[in-house]
Amino acid sequence: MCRFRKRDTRVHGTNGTGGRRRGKNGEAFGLPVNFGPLAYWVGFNLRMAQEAAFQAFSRHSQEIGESPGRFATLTLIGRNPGISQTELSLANGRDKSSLTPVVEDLVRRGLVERKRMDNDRRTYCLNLTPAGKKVLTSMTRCARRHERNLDQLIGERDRKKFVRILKKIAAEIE
Amino acid sequence: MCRFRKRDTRVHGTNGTGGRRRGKNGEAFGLPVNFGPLAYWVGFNLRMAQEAAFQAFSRHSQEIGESPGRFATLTLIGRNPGISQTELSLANGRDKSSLTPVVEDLVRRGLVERKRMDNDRRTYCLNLTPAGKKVLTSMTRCARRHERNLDQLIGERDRKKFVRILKKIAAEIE
DNA sequence: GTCATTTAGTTTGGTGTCAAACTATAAGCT
DNA sequence: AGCTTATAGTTTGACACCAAACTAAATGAC
Repeated sequence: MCRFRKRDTRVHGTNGTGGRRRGKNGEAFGLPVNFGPLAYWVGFNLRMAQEAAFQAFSRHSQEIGESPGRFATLTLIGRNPGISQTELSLANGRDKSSLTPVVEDLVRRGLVERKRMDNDRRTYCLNLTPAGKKVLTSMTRCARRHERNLDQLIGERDRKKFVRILKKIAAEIE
Repeated sequence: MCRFRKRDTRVHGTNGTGGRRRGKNGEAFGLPVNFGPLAYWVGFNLRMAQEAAFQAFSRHSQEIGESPGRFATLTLIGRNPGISQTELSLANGRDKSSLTPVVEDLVRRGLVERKRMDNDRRTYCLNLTPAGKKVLTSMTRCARRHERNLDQLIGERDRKKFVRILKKIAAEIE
């Protein structure tokens, strides 16, 4: 049974079955959450940071109505004209099947053009349209603001090393 | 049109419309993918690293048949007996609605017990059952192996700073 | 040439997630 | 007390993702 009551301000309680003290609004009170080993483990903190950065980017890029995932896709197409969907999905770290609806949408909206290769009718060639380039430019501006925020948080000095470690994890974990 | 052909070994080509050279198996060849600004931006690398670590953890924890998400949940309940679902979802960085099916499953499988609070019939109290504690112990062993891998990659020296930066991003990004 | 194998992309099915609407309890106000 | 507002958790609908099965095209072996 949970014996502890809200508003209980006693410091010691007969709390034999694991109740938690709470503030008057029910939020944690007196007992901050104990993260145990999660507090210093890389995996958990990686997830929390990624989630937070993702949310922040979403808020930023909302003004131009593009999701964060689309940004990497457009950038990669812009930087690698004629890239195939498989190459793209690999570079982007997503399964190729996830890319199908994304590319379809980008094509439908006139940001990307998709052609079959001359000599391999299975493969697509992806390229940005002029409209796609324009959208990418404005997204990039937006992303730069976001990155500047992160820079300020991390500090110019540590950033390089930080990114190097991230890359190492992405590349070398087995 | 995509003019470039497979097996084309010319170094210069009349490649006006953005084709890409390919190897005989269609994989990128000669032209490694250009990541543009993504190469050094924090957000993108954060995502790639997180994804890779997640996959690695999944492979590791497969042997005991628990998904990575469940691990943090069980740890947090174990470390905070009587925690409520809202506190838990907050600490775990997930929406409370995502927690409903997870907790249901853990209860159904006898790993977690869930009781209403005495004095607030809305709130649940979560606690590990003995079986839950046992599973958590074996998951923790498994996660420690995973963490040791990451440690080796990052190096004991940089790890502390690395985690500090991750925490900072999670906490302070606006 | 024919057949087996490989490859590029799509389809399908299942999972995990969020956000918004909802239910029930609780707290605050008069 | 009665009414309003806030809170804990669930439900629902949408979406992103993956993995496996699938289709069409290309390659390789014979």
